[in-house]
Amino acid sequence: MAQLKQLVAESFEALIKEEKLPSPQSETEYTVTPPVKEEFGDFTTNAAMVRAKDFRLPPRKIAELLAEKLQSDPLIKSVEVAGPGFLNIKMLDTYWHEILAEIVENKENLTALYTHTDKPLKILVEFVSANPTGPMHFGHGRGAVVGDVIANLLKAYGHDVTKEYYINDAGNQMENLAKTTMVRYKQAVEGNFDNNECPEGGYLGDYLKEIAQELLEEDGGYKEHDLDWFREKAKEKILVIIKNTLEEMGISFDNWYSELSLYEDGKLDRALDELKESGVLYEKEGALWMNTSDLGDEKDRVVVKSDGEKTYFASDIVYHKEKMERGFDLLVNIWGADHHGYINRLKAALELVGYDRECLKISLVKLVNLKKGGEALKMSKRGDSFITINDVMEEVGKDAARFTFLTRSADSNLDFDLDLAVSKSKENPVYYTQYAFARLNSLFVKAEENELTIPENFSVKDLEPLKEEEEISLIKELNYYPDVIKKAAEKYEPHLLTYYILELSAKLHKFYYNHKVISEAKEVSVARLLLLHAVHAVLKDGLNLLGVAAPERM
RNA sequence: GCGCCCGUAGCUCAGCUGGAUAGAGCAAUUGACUUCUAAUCAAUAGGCCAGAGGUUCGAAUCCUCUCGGGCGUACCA
Repeated sequence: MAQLKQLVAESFEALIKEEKLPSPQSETEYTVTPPVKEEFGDFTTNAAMVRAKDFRLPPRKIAELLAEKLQSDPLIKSVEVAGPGFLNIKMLDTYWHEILAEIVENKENLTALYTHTDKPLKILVEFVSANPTGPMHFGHGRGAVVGDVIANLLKAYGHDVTKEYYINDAGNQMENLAKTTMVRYKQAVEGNFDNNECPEGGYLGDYLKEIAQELLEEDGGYKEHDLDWFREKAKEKILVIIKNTLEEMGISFDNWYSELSLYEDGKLDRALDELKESGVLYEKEGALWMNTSDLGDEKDRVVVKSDGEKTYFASDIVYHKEKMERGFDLLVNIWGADHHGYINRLKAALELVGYDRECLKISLVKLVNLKKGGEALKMSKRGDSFITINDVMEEVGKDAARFTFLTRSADSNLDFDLDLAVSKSKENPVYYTQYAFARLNSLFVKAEENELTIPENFSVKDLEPLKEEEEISLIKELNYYPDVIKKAAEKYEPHLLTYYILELSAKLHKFYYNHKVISEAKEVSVARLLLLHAVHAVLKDGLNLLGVAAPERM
């Protein structure tokens, strides 16, 4: 596309030089893109319309001049003026063969096609960071998958990416967790779990009962323990549960960062003291505040409460400062949309501790309403029953669950009906794509049985037999891949890749239905195999980035 | 009250840095397997893009207002 744009630009210059066009009054930007409908051609440009004012000429007049000029390019088959002044450009098959050849050459390492290396950044992607007070609920699952794929995309695009989970293991909630665990531990002796004995704000889910029982067994009978012991034990065991869940979802982290560790080595106090000295923090009514309201926040925020207790915000300031000190150029946080009110204060804080607020990119993921047969299900850890992500994974499977999250833009609300997801599982789009992949594998095996393989050294000439509509259409689709990765990575929108993968799968299925590979003349078979190997490679690469399995058979 | 996000086919959603007749999947109707995997393909039907103004050659897309839904607005975490 860049190449085409260059060509259009040159045509403009030539026309001006030949005095067929007057000198432009201005330079309006135009686009060269694939057209909305394939029958319009291979590329379309709005140049003539957009630049009508530049030349003070009617769009169609400019379009006709441009068309004539472009016609003479050796790779262009035809140029048509359409509608209000669009130029529809059709390329010769050779153009597409050359593009395919490049993809086939790189099929073992597609990253070469889309990795940009001019300015790789050191990026920290922090996501999930669910409190260690209970198993992850389904809403966390969406953020987890989206964060994971954003990290994959950024890495694929060429950045140096670290994935981190921030463990909120300090503060009041952990106190409640410890107290509840202690009660449950005592109750486990009798096996009678009365919720009324639990503290207010306690965690009533079954998981703590199970954990209490485990602790009792490990102790070999009831023993006295203090609250600290329960806090540590509960956290430890819940983190194991969380890690297992993440593993089941195919998610791993490079780093687990404990909030408590900020407290333990005095980092937090030291940092706060420094900020106080430098005048970033101020005292008022016995509390310590940060002046965030000058920097886009609605009001100033309390960092240390009048009772001396530090707020969650305090550790967040220091945590993010510390992230920057570790040498990252960009911090990407994936948050649930319910935290959006927190964005401005954290960006302000980052600025106040001396960094550019643009170093922090916060990507919001809307919460999920889990339903069963149209009825909403509870997802609060404090309630006595809630659906964990494991429950859902068991029912719908990892690939389907991931794919479901990834076929929606993160900022739209998502109703996830369990009954629907399960009943439709055979028709889930994920199988559509996986089936396309499996079909290719199976075909390659069959081809080999017929002694048909792709040549070690091939040339563009080997691709010449490719001229069917479905073949060229597949090549065009393959050609978009690097752009899709770029766009998805730059916009932090994984669903763009998902939709692309589905589109490519559709084109593959269509080709597969309409054309044979093995029974054709040898040159045709080989050319098609080369094409299909490219499709295979892109599907595999894309599914891999999405963290969805690419099965050899189905 | 104020702030942010969302409102597109019966359902679930794409499309939003303005472009041609608004797309896909599911559900509905119909057709295609003695053929490299029918978990597929093809066709039909389905829409005042929540509503009203505005900007322009051109608006689902940008601006303003209204109405619906979600979320946020703590010396909570």
